[in-house]
Amino acid sequence: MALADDFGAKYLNWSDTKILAFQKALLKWYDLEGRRLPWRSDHDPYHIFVSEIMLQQTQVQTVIPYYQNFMTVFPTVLDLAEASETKLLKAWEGLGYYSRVRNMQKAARQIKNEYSGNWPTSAVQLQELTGIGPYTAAAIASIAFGQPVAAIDGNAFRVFARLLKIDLDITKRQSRPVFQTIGDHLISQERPGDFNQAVMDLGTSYLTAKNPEPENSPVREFDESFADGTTLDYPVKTLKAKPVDLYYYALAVQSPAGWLFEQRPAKGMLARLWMFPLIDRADLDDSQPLMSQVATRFKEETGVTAEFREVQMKPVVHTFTHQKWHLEILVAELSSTPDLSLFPGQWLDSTMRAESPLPTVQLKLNRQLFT
DNA sequence: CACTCGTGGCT
DNA sequence: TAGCCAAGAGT
Repeated sequence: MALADDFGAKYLNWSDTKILAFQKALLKWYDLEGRRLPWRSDHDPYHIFVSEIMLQQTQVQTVIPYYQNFMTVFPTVLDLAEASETKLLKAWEGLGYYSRVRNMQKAARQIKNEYSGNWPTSAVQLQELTGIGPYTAAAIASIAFGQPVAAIDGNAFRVFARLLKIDLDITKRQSRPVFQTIGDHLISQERPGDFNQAVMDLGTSYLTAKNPEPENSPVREFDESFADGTTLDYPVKTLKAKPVDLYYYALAVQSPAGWLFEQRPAKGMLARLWMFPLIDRADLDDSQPLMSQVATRFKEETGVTAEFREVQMKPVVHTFTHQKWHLEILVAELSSTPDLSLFPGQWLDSTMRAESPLPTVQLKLNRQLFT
């Protein structure tokens, strides 16, 4: 059967017989060599959901311990819906892209309130839930509910681009429907979830981005870029911008009650996580004494009077996707504990610090100061 | 649509 | 090392 979509047909002209043979080869390999992973032990939609959100832009070996802990702390979707923000963010601490976990709770509350705790089973309905996009909706629908819809993630883009020599730039939004159409035509009707996971396992084994081994792939006979030695020409993607350098003072202020931490704003980087207050060095005037400018700005923000001094250590450097932070620590010690009613922050002792969700960059600062 | 949003591993 | 990459989604 030819592809109804003309654009997909340009790249996929396999016969039904060939498609079935491809599915058979891929699934045979998956049954023998597929990875055993914690979230593959059953088809519980909540398990699939949590693992898929964690796996967004994140490697499997990073996710495994977070997944295990998350299932202990929030065993069911109702536990997730009812969790406190602190406990929720703490379970995600260090995993990055923190909006994922807040969106996950919104979705859990939608399941609870709009679906009476029962998961919708179609990809279209699943994609209505906050934080669930086309990939994750397809993954849950196929793995948990057996719906034959292709889950197009980075692996699927790379695998299909190489197998079929698809020269579309996968970073362009217009390319997704083409890959979706092709994946939907290739997917096994009998085992759609296993098919999707097999494509991903293939993309992390023989058809990796770097150092692929297409000659050892279980579907090498179906691999059109391997046939002419152009594997590394696919997929086509445009380059990312490099992170911008930003220079901050990180203010480490100690009172008898503990160290001063600021809860970051609800939007933007590291939203609602706790950090030392930062001062952008670009906002300071180099021709004036820096420490007195820092004290003035700190007083304006917090209402607290403090005298800062530099500490002899290398700046803490931390790279995000779009920013590279260079943090120089300034220390101040207070003999009493000022009130913080004007400032979204708290004095945290070591116990409270351990309970508060901190981004990795703050954990680096902690290591400098508290060890 | 282009941009934002983290982190760790690898070369 | 600096850059690239990894089971994306929201705006």
